[in-house]
Amino acid sequence: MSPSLRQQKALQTKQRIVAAALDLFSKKGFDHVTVDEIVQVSNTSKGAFYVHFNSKYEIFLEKFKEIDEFYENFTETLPEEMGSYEKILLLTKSQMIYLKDCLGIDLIRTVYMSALIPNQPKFLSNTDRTLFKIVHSFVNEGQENGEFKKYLSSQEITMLITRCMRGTLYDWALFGEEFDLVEESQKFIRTILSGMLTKVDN
Amino acid sequence: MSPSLRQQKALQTKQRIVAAALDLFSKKGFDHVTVDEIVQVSNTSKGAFYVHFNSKYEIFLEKFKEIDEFYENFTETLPEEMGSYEKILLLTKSQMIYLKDCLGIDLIRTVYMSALIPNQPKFLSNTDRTLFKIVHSFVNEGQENGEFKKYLSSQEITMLITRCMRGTLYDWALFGEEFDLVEESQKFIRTILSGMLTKVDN
DNA sequence: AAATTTCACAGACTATAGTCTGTAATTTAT
DNA sequence: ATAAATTACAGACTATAGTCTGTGAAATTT
Repeated sequence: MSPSLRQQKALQTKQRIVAAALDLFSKKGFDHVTVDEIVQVSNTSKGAFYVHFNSKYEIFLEKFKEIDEFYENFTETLPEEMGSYEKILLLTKSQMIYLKDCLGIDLIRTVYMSALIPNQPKFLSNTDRTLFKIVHSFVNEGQENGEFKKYLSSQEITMLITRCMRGTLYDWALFGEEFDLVEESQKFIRTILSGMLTKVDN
Repeated sequence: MSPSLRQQKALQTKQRIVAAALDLFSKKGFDHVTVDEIVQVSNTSKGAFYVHFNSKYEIFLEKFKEIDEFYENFTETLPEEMGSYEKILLLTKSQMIYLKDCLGIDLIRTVYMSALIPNQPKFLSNTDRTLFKIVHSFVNEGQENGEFKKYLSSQEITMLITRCMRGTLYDWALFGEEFDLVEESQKFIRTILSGMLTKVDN
């Protein structure tokens, strides 16, 4: 059924909050924006804010969720004949470029920080689920066509690969802009994958 | 010169605070202990607390610093004839067992969280420096005796290995007790190292 | 259509990390 | 020995994330 009048209004309020918050975040940085400020600029209230979001961090996640769209677009534009190794490498590269240019280090830092706060809904694990599925399909493919070894299950390998991504992003958040996200991630993924390949390269 | 009366007193105060805090942390968990509480139990004051520590997180680091002792003890008890690959694997295993049993997930979670707070002194990068040196020496050794490839510099390889450790610890903090820290770290390190070995195993 | 229930929201209130200022004891300078 | 400077500390104060309660309009039930 179509949304009621009340639901429509609620959605508008939520969108006003998100718009105001993201605008303020981009202007002043996440840590220098207060909830009171967001509420004031968006002409709402604390009550409204915490009806729609469970924490100040959660609103930032709104932006982070866009990454799922990126993942879906990515898989569509992928040439079928490409090897699994190449696919994973390209996925990582595109992903990191996207995170760097479209979302930014401030957002990643906040996401990776807030993911460790107890009793917080597991954003990172959730949004990563799409990523997990994609990588998993590549790994499966690679194991079936003999490109990858089978000493670990496809689940385990996928976990290791996504852990490399998280590790790299954590280090980016830790070391800051001086850290070359794209290059470091490629180096890391290449190395871990080469330990999984049946054919020895170099 | 020997510490003045004033410095002695100050040190005693600091130790009282640390003792009270660690005791409370172990009883109630880091997040359920307030600074006011620590100050009250230790018979000190906010003023005293923030003279000795820059934040609530920093006091937790006091405990974390003990890990440097662990690293030093470890290298001493290491048989000289062991291969570099085995050394790194054993270091990782011992380290993870130590972190799990002696420091605990709550501390690691807090350390990894607070390391991402801006303008916070770089604890993690600092305390990791000892670890970095040790791993680096193993890597150098391994590259010189031909055990490891040289497509990356020893610095770069060391960075990747310690990144694996951080990544694993981050995932531990993220997924919680269900995550088998020791096993996962071994799986990860074995895989990344096997991508670096000159001799192919399995 | 009247009564009841629900719920989005407003804004006062609470909890707590961290700051600021004053003070008294100690140390240093004269 | 006296004066001046330093500093460890006490505790009031501030900033801010998050909670709680009341309200009125919309939805639902009778």
